[in-house]
Amino acid sequence: MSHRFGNVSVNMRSDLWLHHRPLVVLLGPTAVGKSRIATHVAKHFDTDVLAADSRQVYRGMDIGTDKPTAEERRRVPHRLIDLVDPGETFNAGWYRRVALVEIERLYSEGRLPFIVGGTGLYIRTLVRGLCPAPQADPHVRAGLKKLKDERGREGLYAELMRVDPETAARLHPNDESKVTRAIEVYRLSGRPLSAVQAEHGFHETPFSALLIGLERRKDILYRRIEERIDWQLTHGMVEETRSLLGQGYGRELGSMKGLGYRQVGAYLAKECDYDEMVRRFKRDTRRFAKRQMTWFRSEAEVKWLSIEDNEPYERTAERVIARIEQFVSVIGQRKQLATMLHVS
RNA sequence: GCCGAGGUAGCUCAGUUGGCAGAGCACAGCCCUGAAAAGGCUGGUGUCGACAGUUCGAUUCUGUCCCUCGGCA
Repeated sequence: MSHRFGNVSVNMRSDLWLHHRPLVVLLGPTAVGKSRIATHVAKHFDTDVLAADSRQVYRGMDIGTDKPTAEERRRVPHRLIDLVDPGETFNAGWYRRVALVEIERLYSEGRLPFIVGGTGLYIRTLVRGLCPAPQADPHVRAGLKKLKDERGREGLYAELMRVDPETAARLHPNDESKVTRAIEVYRLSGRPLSAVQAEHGFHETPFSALLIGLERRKDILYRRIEERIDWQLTHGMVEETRSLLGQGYGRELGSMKGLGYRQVGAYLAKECDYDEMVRRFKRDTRRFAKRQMTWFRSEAEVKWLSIEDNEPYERTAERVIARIEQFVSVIGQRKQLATMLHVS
């Protein structure tokens, strides 16, 4: 596989990686077809798939998160999957930390880090960094929950206006989770989140990143979403949810609020009938895909590849590979030029 | 053919004692720095079935017609 990196020699690779830190990201909305294409691409570059997926990190949530199959994992190692139990907390900060370890490992092996996923924030923490605010703290959150219960959203928002008027101005009073987080940062660090963010500004560029976005016509994507959900429901989605609930993972957990588990959970609690559950599952997933596209469109540097409806996934994979080879080649030429200048 | 009921937003329907047409759902647009498959914000010109009449003014009242769904033939 070493000869695949354009005109970059094997000997240079490790050195090249360390200097230029190339990072390839394959992103796109749910059900666009990332996983299958990614396995193909990763195989080609003899590298691993590093997932950027906030749901596949949970052990035991397999069908509902559309995890890669055993066969796919045998062909290509998939990392950043199955990291925690559904009852444990996981967030963007944790993701970044563990992802960086995997990325460094690949560099040390002279391989190309290849991120694949649809969690926009997680991808951003790699490509542009994360501001050095303190981690989430359960005690502080419990205190803020109490404040909210006693004085409502207005009370919570009033507290934010007191400690961080700038962030308050940016957030809607109803956006409880973000209001809570902003107050939490202030309580833990003594500094308003707005100040920490202003310093950071998402300006870190730790990697030479290539972002490739996969997109499809909206009606086709929506059809694929529905087909996938039908498949999940006939392949154990309900049983998987029942089993998780049976293990004590309640519906209030963040992990259980994910798509599918939330709707099936409501069905199992007899809050709606089966057909209504399916309807909500599909609807909410469509809405999610739409939000993902809104997020990704604002990532200016994404190179979009539009997938035709009847395009075989091998063909798409080839197009992705071509993009990556071009990217690696450009970096290689830059490196060679730098070496020449240095020598002469 | 006759007798009912109905035709208002993509869908289901409400409503206007005649005065700029409104809900739910669906959908669309957007925001996002440790919950991100989460959380939050915003969005309604639609020949009120068609034509005519009454009226200052008709989606609303009257008439005729068309269409849909029941029932009877």
